[in-house]
Amino acid sequence: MELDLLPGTPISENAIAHLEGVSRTPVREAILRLAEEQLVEVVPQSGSYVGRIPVSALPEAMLSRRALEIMLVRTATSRATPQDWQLLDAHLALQADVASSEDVSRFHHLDDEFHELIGHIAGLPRVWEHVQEIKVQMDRFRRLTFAQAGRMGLVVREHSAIVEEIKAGNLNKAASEMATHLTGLRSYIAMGVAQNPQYFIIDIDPDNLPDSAA
Amino acid sequence: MELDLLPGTPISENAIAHLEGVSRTPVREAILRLAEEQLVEVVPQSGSYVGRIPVSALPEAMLSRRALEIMLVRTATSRATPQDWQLLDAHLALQADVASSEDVSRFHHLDDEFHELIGHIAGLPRVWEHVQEIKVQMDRFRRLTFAQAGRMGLVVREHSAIVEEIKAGNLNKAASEMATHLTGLRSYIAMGVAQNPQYFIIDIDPDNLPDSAA
DNA sequence: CGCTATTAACTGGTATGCAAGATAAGCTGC
DNA sequence: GCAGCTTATCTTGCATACCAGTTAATAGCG
Repeated sequence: MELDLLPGTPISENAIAHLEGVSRTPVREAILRLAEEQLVEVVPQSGSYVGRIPVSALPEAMLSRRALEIMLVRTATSRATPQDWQLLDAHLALQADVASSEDVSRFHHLDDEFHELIGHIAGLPRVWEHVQEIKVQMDRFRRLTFAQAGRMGLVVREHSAIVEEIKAGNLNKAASEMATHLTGLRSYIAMGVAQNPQYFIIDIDPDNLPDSAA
Repeated sequence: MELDLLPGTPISENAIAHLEGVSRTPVREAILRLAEEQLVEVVPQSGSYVGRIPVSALPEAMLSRRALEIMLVRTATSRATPQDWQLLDAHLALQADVASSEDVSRFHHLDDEFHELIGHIAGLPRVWEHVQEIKVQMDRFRRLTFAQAGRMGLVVREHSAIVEEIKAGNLNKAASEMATHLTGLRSYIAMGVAQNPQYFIIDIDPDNLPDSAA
């Protein structure tokens, strides 16, 4: 998930088993779980490899995530109590702190946590769990091709705008701020794939990606 | 998934292995996959059981599904060609046919297929795959407690209304018809749980279910 | 008769060995 | 020097054996 291992890198059940001091069985079970999320590709009688990113998963994940998180932020807005506002503000402060420290990995974790908090406030924590599954390949793509300077500051500002609308109780504006926050990336896909085609499963035309009417 | 085995029924890896004439290993791998979707509960050193339905999954699945399918039907409406309209009409005719034959199981399959077709027309087939994962527990609940007479006819009429709006190219009306189609069930949860509490994991209060602001 | 302690028969978790197929290197024949 | 075949060594998939913990029935004791 964190792209420490590039897509296509061979994975050996035996090697991991020896490294961890266990047998192949639990290693194998773990790899099979990863294979279900397409994080690992298993080729029978040949080998297992760090999964390439299925291009078709990227636009679909973006659209699904946006639809779900808009629903979440609307619900959270209508349910949030002043205590929740406090939690959100405190989290924003933490985000700003880490953003200025330039710790990208830790910031990414906080970013997830912020969205999780909204799901929690909405009273729908399982929905965020699903969003996380959906966005795995998106996150891998981002790590692979996308290291925009000053991005963390922008994210914090967009999060702040969302929190403002939650506190104002304005469902529609909260939703549109979330939509703004979760739009983008799409235009980078074709470029990213063209630069490193070996890291992708090109199951759709990267120059003609599906779009939504939402 | 089809509730042939009621929640709580013990499952024996050994028994299945002998029945199928294979060893425990492949059986075990299958059970672990089912356990990830909470279709099986595995209790270490004790036993495995057909999964009880987590009550918290039901309202969240309904809301997620609705958000995603509204996005799908809007997209499908804006992309559908006259050939797609033909496919939809043909499918509706098939549905009407099976509905009159009272074959509930086959109709349920056709119902899924109709929604899958919309996802396909939208150019977002993976989203439907995710919806299917999300709605597993909802479907189990329906099979367990919900056998409303004349329901199939109603479903066909709602599907027809959706198709009409797709053909008319009216995104908003198509979306609201879909929303209507996917609303409900919520009010039956508390009753279903009260009648057969042993079939559920009561991880939230069934009399105070979360709602959305969508 | 009732309660407790013991034990025997399960369970899933793990380790290991073997089989079948894929792969790549090396050898043979030309 | 090169093409083609052979073979050695990988891989994953499956079968099997064993371990540790849970459970429930049973035997023994008060």
